[in-house]
Amino acid sequence: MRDAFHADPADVPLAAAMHALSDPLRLRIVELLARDGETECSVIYSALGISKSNASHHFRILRESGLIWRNHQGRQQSARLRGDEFNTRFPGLLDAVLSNIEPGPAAHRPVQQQGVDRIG
Amino acid sequence: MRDAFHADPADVPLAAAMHALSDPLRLRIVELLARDGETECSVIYSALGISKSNASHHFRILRESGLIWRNHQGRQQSARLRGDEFNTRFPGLLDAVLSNIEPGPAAHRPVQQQGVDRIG
DNA sequence: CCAATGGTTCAACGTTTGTTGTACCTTTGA
DNA sequence: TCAAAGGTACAACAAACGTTGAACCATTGG
Repeated sequence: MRDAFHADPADVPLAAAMHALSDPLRLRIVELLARDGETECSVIYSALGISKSNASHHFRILRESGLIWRNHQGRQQSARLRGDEFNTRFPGLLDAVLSNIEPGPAAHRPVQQQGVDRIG
Repeated sequence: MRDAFHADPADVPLAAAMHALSDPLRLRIVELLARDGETECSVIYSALGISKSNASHHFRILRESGLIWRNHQGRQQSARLRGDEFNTRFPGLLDAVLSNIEPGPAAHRPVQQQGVDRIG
């Protein structure tokens, strides 16, 4: 599998970052990653009940806005929020968004706390 | 002129607010209003070099996301940021966005400071 | 080698978006 | 009363978006 393109958050315009965070599905992905940390992609799209190709599409947008990083071990892939880097580029933005996401249905793991600092 | 629809910020979903703030032109409008306070619409669209109908379109999106308020005195209209109300609905979001807008060309008035508290 | 698994890529689609121009409405000023 | 000014509403269009399904690629396990 070829290495996917990951944008450097430093190169991302604010409007592009806002757009990446303006879709309900992508907000849920970001919320999930913020809560659970690095997560397998299959877990995410089965938790959200969307097709693989649709998930792949949204993952790409999130990668291209510098919001997530994906690495693959074998045929499995996992995603994580690039909290620190995104926060360096847009101070306070991700925290503001995360703390304003209306909580989705039934967390799979106990909710601990919100915020970016925890994510690395 | 009929009264224009203004959304109650309390009714605006996060994704809609993010979308309203994901367009470069709308970001410049918000930036301008945050810097200069209440401003006549004609000033805004001539400052941005866009057509009246296009400006009207973007103003409507900003109204419908609870971001701006428009009032008309005579045949002139002016817009202002609904900073406090938007901030109540989405704490920290507008501040985070404003402090991350890359400064536009040549401010018409001296830049004082950024932030929402000042806007009322 | 073969089949199954986890994701990507592509074409296709319907919808939404941003932009322009024109017609229109309302208020002011002569 | 009439014309001009400030904005809105509408139709039109190209571009982008979200979604789906099918084909494809890479990796693992038998």
